[in-house]
Amino acid sequence: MVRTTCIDKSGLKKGAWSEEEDNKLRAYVLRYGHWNWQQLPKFAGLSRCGKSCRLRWMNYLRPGVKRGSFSEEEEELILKLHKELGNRWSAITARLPGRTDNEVKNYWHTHLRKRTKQDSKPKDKIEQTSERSQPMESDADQNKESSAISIFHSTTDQNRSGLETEIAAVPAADTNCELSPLSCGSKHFDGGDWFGEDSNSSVESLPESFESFWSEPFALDTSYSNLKVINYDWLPPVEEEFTYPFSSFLDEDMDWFHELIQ
DNA sequence: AATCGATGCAACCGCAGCAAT
DNA sequence: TATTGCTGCGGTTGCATCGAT
Repeated sequence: MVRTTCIDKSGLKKGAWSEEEDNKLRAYVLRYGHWNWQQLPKFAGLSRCGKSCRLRWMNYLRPGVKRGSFSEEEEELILKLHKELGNRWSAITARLPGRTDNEVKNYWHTHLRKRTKQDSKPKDKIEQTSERSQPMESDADQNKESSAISIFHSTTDQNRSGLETEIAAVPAADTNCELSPLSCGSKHFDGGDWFGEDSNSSVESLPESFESFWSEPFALDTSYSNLKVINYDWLPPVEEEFTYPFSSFLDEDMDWFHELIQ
């Protein structure tokens, strides 16, 4: 099911992630946040490109990511939102706490698209051929979808955000925005439910470190520590595994910092 | 038991948008 | 204003697994 691991021309690994790589990435991001995805793998000791690391983190390692099959409620919500938003998976995913855009997109293509096609056709015309053998959707489907997209894209950014707000008939949950003080810009944070049902959803309930979110750009990323799923026991000691990206600036008179990150 | 097509999903790729310079 | 670098998004691909024959 996964791509076999290989090494490309530039010496970077591609394909399936090993458990060791997962642990390295998880530990690094939890400790330092993702200050720069392009540089991160170098400091985290990973032979991966930044994009690959980002994707792995966003889709699998990020705390709060929900695995497993979709509930009926989730299915209905995806269908409803897809009808309204088209293939804007990130916008759809924002209303599905714990789900990733990749997961929703895959689920749509493998399960729900068939359903919408069946629903929109008379029963005697339900197609028997496989989806795979017909990669392109019918013109009608494509037109329907592209019109929804074009309406959305024809709006200005400001109007678009308003449109998104209006469309959001269910409580917003910005699951794309990881709770990282190093990376989560204000434009993403909406004060909603960050981690779905298992978390407290108010801003007040966020960990103490969140308050210094903006004033301490390089602060230790402890924001995930409010999650039960995180077990810090296996986190490697800082100096053993990682290079802190700004360590060159911190060589002298920075004992306070080294104490902080212990 | 072996083969082969269908399926599901993790991962990759290219592009657009945005911010910094 | 133009350029550059980074991030995020959506489309697509590759491959393991499943199920039918």
